[in-house]
Amino acid sequence: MLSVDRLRVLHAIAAHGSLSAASQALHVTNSAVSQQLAKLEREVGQPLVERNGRGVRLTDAAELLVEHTSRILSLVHRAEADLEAHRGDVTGHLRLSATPTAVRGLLPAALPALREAHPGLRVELQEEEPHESIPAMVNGDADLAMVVDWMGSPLTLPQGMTRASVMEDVGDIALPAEHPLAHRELLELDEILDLPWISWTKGSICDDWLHGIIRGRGAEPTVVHNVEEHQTKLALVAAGIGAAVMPRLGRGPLPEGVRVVPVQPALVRQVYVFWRSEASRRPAIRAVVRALREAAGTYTDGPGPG
Amino acid sequence: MLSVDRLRVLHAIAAHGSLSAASQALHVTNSAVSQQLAKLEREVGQPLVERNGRGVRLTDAAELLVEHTSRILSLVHRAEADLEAHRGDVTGHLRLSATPTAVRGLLPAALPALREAHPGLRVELQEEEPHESIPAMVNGDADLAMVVDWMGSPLTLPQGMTRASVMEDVGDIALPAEHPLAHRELLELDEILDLPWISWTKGSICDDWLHGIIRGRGAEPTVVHNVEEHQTKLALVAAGIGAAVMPRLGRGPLPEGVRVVPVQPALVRQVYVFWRSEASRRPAIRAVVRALREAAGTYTDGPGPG
DNA sequence: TGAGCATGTAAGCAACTCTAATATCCACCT
DNA sequence: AGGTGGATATTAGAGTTGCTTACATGCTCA
Repeated sequence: MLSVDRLRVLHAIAAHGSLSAASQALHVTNSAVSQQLAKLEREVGQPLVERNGRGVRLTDAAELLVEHTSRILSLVHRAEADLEAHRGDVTGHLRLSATPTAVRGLLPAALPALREAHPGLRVELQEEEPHESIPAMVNGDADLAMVVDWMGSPLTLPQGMTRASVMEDVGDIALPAEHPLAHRELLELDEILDLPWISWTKGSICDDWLHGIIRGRGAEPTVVHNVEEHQTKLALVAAGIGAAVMPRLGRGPLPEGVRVVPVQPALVRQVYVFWRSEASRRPAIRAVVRALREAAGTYTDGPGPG
Repeated sequence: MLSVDRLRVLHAIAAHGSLSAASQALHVTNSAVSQQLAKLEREVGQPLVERNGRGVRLTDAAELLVEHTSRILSLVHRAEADLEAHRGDVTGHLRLSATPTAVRGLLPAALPALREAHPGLRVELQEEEPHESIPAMVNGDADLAMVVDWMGSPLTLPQGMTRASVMEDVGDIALPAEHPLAHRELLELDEILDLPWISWTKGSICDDWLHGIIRGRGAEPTVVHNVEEHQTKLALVAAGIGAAVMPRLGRGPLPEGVRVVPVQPALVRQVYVFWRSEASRRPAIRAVVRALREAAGTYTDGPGPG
């Protein structure tokens, strides 16, 4: 009988494209992967990889096996989830990969509530950008990911993932207090296209999105700075250097000299979580999703833009 | 991640009803099974068996796991079969469980042909009655079984098996040469209901079937002897002690003083093979089935009742 | 209450799988 | 051409796992 452990190694090689990438994903040395692969080849009596330049290429037989292995591993995960669901109580260890603003905005409320309700559950948090969360989920390095989707630039999730919405977040415009628009109740998007912008890190999806919004209105954005931290952005705005988009979620107190004003049409982003579909019945997943939604509820029930 | 090897142990316990039966089926000591089970229980964090008198009873959680494990193991077998099919050549090791008359009638032709056509294939033959073949197939101790079904008393195969017909065999009536009916060309079934019968071993499906046929005509069979070997039956017939049903398949030469006469309606039995459905694509299975059918073809093309 | 059968435990041994170090291979660059 | 970096392959040895043997425990039936 084929060893499922060895099949898992082959599966990782296929998923990551090379022995060394697979060995990293499996947290073993390349030697271990190479040996397991060689043993599997001996067992099935046919070659599974061909050396191809500096790397390897899977043979047809290997592709066949990988396809079956996906189904097998999926069933094993399903069995684990069903078992946990049968047990019913929320315990164990769940690895959460979450985007920074969502961490700041929701987890200070959600984590203590979870700790209170389910003392047996250990949530391990990894703060990551969405483009890091997705491979982490694929590789099995995380069990649940919380990401944001700016309107108009949706993330595409890999197959076999299930998503659930947590909340809608809205971005307002942060302006220097002395700016003529800073004391308006509501701005029109077309009014602010020509402002000098302080954007997110270059190449981040948030930066791309800002460009997309403004170009969609037929203008070219003037980005004067690209920074990562919200507090840095606010400091630059306070210094009168430019305007910035400020999500309400996880915003924190505003420094002197900065005002935020809503804009119309609203700059909406979706905060949502996703997990491997096989894990849908895990009570731990359900509990964390519920806690995040509750935290989102108390958040949006609270003060509006300030 | 759950270990599939351990799940297999649990599956065997469920299939055989006790740790010790499982250990026999898996060809390990009961200690090994006990240890693997204990480890699995630790891994899943819930009890899987409850001591119940001298044996054990599976918990709900265990039943759940066993259900998933069946699917998982089935997929693994499927993967192996597909892999062999992809390779295409007929090699390896196939365990055939076959009913004695079929062995005698078909395998002397089929095995040399297989050996000729596929030198890489090793067929391991186990001569068994159908009621032994079925559990052997379920336990995975055999890969292919050849059995017979007397008309009117069909075997019921376990789920997940695929069957293929090999041939129809016909039973004639063996009579002492001096018997008044012995020189007829054809007998009517109703003419022979009252003969003294030499039947198969008491309780065998063949014996049951003989009773069924005669009772179905409203008579009560007179069984004067129950024997296992065909040659013994023929010797008793030659001694004038009674009549016997003699299948044509694997009949061999008749002793002096015995004549066989066909009967109408014919006493038909189906010879067929079955295998686990996951193995349907195994070239080895296909090759053996083909060889058996060819052997059956040359057989029925040959001399009729003699 | 003891015989018989079944599960559970402990110690030792064999097999397996990993790591570390090293060798080999190949594309790409100069 | 020759060197370099990125990748796979090979070896020996260490650590872990899982099996067996032997014995202990628990339960039912007579």
